[in-house]
Amino acid sequence: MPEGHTIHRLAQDYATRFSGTGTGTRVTSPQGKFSDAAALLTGAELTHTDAHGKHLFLRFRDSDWVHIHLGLFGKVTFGEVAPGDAPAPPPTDTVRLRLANDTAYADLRGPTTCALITDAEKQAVHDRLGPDPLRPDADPATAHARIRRSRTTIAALLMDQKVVAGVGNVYRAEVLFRHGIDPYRPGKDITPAEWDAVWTDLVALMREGVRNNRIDTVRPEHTPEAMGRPPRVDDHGGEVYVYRRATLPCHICGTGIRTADLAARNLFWCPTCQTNRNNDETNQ
DNA sequence: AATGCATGCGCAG
DNA sequence: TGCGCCTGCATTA
Repeated sequence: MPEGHTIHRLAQDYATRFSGTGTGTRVTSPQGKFSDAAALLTGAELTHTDAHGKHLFLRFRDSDWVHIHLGLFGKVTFGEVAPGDAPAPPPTDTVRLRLANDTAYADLRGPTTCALITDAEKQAVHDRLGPDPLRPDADPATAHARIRRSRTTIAALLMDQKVVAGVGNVYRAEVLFRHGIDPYRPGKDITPAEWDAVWTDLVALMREGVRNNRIDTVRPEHTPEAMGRPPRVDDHGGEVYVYRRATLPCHICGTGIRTADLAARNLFWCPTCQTNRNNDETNQ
């Protein structure tokens, strides 16, 4: 369930368990597709981790990077092994990559990318990604420069990793709702003030996402407790305004949340709270 | 048992 | 714009 917050959290979690231990890491690929690289890496120490948008990088030795992209359903599960305890359970045959040491193991399944790359190849990935709200070096002006000269809808631009890195379908829908922005507005009509507010909000929301390892976007006054409404009974965890709430009443105005296909993804929005301040024909 | 769906993305045309 | 790819899970029959 990966948007940027998941990946940054994984970078932290891999580092906590495997780097700075002074011991090598056992690297295997039970599923087989990463076996050759695993053989080259095993016994080496994990020296650094990095994340940019939805891309995760694990460094071994000085410059051997494992580049991981989870795609739509890739997943990492961690397990702890107490010293003197039973060893880590054998991985199932869908595990693309297992890291293991004396205290922990981590299993990666279903990624679209898991590859051994060089510093230069890693740099090439950074170069094709836009600013990531979760990276300290991120420059929101770079993103707005692209947005302001595009006729593409803001909903599509927010999902374009060359424009902003790390925003996925949930943060896209939720941040547009929180700022009352119609998802169909063209990028060129998004004002600098609006973009500033959206970016600042993404930084805060996604940082909280890393902290809690889930996406929560409702303001304190709209939580289930504050409103006396039942909490979300959905599988994915956090409290949200519109994501996957099609036909349900908007938490703020009661209007039925709408959904539509946009670039092969489900878009959700409140037609009342997110008013189109521009032309009305872009809205289907 | 089979089907459908998902917080993604790259590619062909 | 549509298709394929990676996997697990809930839902349907």
